[in-house]
Amino acid sequence: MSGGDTKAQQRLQMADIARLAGVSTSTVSRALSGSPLVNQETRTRVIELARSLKYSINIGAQNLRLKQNRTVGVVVPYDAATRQHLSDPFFLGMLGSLADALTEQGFDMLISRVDAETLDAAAQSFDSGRVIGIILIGQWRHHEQLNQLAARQVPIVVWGAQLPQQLYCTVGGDNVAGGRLATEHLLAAGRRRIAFFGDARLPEVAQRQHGYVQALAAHGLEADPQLYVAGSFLPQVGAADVEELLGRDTPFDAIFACSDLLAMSAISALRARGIAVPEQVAVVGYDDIELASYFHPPLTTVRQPIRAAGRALVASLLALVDGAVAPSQQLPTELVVRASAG
Amino acid sequence: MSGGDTKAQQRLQMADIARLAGVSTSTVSRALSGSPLVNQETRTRVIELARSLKYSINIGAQNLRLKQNRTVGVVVPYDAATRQHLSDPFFLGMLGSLADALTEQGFDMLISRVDAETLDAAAQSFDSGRVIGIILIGQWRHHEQLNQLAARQVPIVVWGAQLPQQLYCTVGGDNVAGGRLATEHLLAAGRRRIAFFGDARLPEVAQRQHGYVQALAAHGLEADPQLYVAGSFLPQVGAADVEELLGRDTPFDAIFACSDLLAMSAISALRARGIAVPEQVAVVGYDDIELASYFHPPLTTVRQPIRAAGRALVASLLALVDGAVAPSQQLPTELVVRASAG
DNA sequence: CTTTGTATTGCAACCGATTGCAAAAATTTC
DNA sequence: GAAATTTTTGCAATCGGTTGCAATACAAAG
Repeated sequence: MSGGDTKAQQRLQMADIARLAGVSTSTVSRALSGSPLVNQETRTRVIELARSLKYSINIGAQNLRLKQNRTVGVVVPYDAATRQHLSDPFFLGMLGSLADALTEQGFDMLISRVDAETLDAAAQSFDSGRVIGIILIGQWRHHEQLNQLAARQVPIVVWGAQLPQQLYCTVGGDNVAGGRLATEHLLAAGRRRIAFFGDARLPEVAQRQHGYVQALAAHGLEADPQLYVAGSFLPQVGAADVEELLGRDTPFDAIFACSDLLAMSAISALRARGIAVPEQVAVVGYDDIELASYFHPPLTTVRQPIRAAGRALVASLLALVDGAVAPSQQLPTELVVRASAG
Repeated sequence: MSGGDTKAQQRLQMADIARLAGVSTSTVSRALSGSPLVNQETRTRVIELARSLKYSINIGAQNLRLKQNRTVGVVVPYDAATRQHLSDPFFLGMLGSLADALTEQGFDMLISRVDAETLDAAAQSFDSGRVIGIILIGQWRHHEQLNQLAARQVPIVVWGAQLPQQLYCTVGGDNVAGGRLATEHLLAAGRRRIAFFGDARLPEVAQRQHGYVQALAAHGLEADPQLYVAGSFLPQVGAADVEELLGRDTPFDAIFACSDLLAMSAISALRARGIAVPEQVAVVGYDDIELASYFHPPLTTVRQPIRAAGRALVASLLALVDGAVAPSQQLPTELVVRASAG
């Protein structure tokens, strides 16, 4: 059952073409690869025959013989505890962007989902020669495991934050600057009680929080722990976060949410409570997903350069595969001002 | 450069394990596959050794020898003319759902993007033995090409509408019912001038339009061609569509948009014009993407059962691969009533 | 101590392609 | 027309595994 074995209907192979063309497989191989070693006339005849029969060289066999491979693994860890599925629009958008970037370079993309707790399983597709390297979306809290992979010489590039003592290559947005930009914008709008929504145990979020604290400090303010709410990237957490915050009876006039999804769900919850955005509470999101501009109010947010990210991740990985060093890099982030923050 | 060739640092292979364990590769092979033909003690020794060295069998070679494969191709056609990127949240969500369904069944997922005009290129990964079958997301207007692929015995399952004289297997929502549900809801709310947003050249949209016409007819109404606006699935087309419609000077009190993205962008444009939703114009979307519920007003929409869809697509494909017949199927759709349609 | 049976192991062919090297065919030269 | 080249082709080994079959080791039976 659904084994995936080849059934009786055998696929066409080079020997078949050779027989039909009355030559040896060597000649077919040469003809199809355009070698000058084969007679012009024979070559076109073989190529024509192959085309008309829709024959296509078996890539597996070819890769084995040539010891080559043009497949890149893209791994999206999932949190087994929460059974979270692949649904955050930003991550999905990144997948799309990677697909574009890899296609552009003539590489195939093998997607796998692995339990975030056993991240080294991600390397399996590399160890087994399936892929030449791995792009991991979602650093989570697995810095250690990632370091071990890198130490094992697994070519891996991670979308996430750059951390001290890091052996692996990361590509990420400038989270500190992003956090600062968002916070400064809210401060400039006269807000002073700015809540921070996001799980600071995640490195990227921690850096954004760092920027948030910096911006506050620049205005002589201190971050109030009462205004920190550690939701997660789960959907609907924004709503829960709003409830939590309201329950604390701490006044607040703004929210800096660490993802647009969080921001949107928070705004939705605020509205349900009759709290006006941005009049009573200003909100800034993060990511600038496509739908952010259609939202009401249109979402002010920190843009992550998603297309550049895809290209940068791919470029770094290919460099690593070629044995070069791929320094971690931070892509510039930019504040997109719309209406949700006044 | 960035060729993807294996560099000097050669990977570990079975012969190495054999040498280190002092046995032949036959024994290693048997030990790792848990064959009872090998001595208990030897087996554990070999397995331990392999584990400690993080050796992993080369899947390419194994597949070649065993003539098996556990990779499924997922193809997302793109429109070369518009250079549209992979960005519609619904399609991306489908990708996520497929990733989950395939992982669940122990299959890998190879993503490729192909030009919608040369769809048969999609079969290349099958012809070359790369994948055992193909799941295609986005039927577009390529019924003919898909039929040809199916006639060539390429195992392929398409997310889309079921059409007459169709040789390939489709899995899709019940678009006619979906269109009817949406329209009936608007009619029940007292709307009579219901605009239809969507490119009816696409089979799925045509069927939704069919349901729309049916519902109108049931109320003794006829579809006014002036109320049909054929945008595309491109983002921001919703806004363009609204302008187009307003320019026609035809009164309208509702919009049935063929995707949530379209609906959201249309609502956004209406709001910019000072037109209240749902008071002046009621809007119903399609898909029920995750963000639909956070939107303002929360979007009334027709839900596409995306998780069931992923599972159904995978199940049908595996059936096809096993040589069974996979009848096309329509998944039930359901109206999700929120606030955007009154 | 030989015979028979059973448990382990290794040899070698094969999966579908590529390629160095030698053989065959075609062409040129003398 | 034979020899020397130059083209064109095919043989056979190889990539990293798997497996039928024969060979070996060991234990039990006679």
